[in-house]
Amino acid sequence: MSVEDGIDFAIIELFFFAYRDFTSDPDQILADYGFGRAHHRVLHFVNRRPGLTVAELLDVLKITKQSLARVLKQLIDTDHVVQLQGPRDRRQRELYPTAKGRALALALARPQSRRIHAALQDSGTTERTMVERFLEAMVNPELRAQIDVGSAKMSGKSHGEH
Amino acid sequence: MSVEDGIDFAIIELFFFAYRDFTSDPDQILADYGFGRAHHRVLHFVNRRPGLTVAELLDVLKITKQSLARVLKQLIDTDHVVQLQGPRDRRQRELYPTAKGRALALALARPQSRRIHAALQDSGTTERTMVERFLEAMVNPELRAQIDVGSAKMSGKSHGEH
DNA sequence: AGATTATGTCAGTACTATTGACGTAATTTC
DNA sequence: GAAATTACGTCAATAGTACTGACATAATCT
Repeated sequence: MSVEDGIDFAIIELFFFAYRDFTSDPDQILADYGFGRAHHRVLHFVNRRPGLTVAELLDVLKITKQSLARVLKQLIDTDHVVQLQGPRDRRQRELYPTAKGRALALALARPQSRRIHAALQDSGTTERTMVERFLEAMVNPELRAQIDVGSAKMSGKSHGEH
Repeated sequence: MSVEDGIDFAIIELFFFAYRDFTSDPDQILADYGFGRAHHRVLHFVNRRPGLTVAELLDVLKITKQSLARVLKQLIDTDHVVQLQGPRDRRQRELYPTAKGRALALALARPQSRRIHAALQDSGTTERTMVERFLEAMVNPELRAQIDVGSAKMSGKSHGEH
């Protein structure tokens, strides 16, 4: 069962290797832009949840605003992201991807999606669902609300297309 | 299907959240020792593959020796890891965990294992196998040899107990 | 003997993250 | 309407992890 001392070393190790290789694909592309992983994460979430505010982004990424500042500034300066004043609360800055930003987000996601697809290629819907369920169950319960797994949960949130 | 533009954003995002929370448990413990994630990874592999050489460790972690140096030195100075001159090749340094090192490695692995167990608790052997297969398939094919999934592949390697 | 290998180390740099402090504008509260 | 709070931005200092390049030493191989 590959369990020693009651510890599941096998999956611990697999998770490490899997995530490392999973992130290596976009890393190569990012290097061409002088960007790092932090830029990727910001761009990903801005693209996924267009119109989210700075505070919401900080909450999702679980980093400080000082950490976000540099990265977000670079994405704005390079015309990948734009900030719009919040309509309800003018203190807020709603973040949106530009066409250029969407294109980069897509380019970064493509190899990752290909890798996932390849890993699931011989599997049916069952395995895909199981993997999704497993990954979701690995997330801290309090934070599961942050996740938009599919269109079902999406509708509950207020930041849709805009 | 939560797939837009043919991109599997759902699993991409789940993988990010899952890995973030997965690493957060040991991070808290490591902070008490003044260690970081790099120390965890080194200690993990030294504990898992006692007697591995510096070169093998570098190959598994995919980092440079300069990056390893600081971390490994600290683990040796704090009596978590010992180096023994290689028996066949005296240039090599075989790395072994001390009792203290094994204890820490175990303490770090415990919450991760608990999390995995909880995520799989309602599942049978099938789901566990599927998750393992998925994670393994996410790893670059060339690198799968590095992984000891279970006792089956373990026996093929030369570094067992010592 | 000379080349190669395994490891260690010094120096400089980059990226991502942190804490703490302060400023400004907008909203909320009393 | 004045005061407190909130959302965001920014400056400064620090830490952890990684990189490239260069050089040194000892051991092994050719």
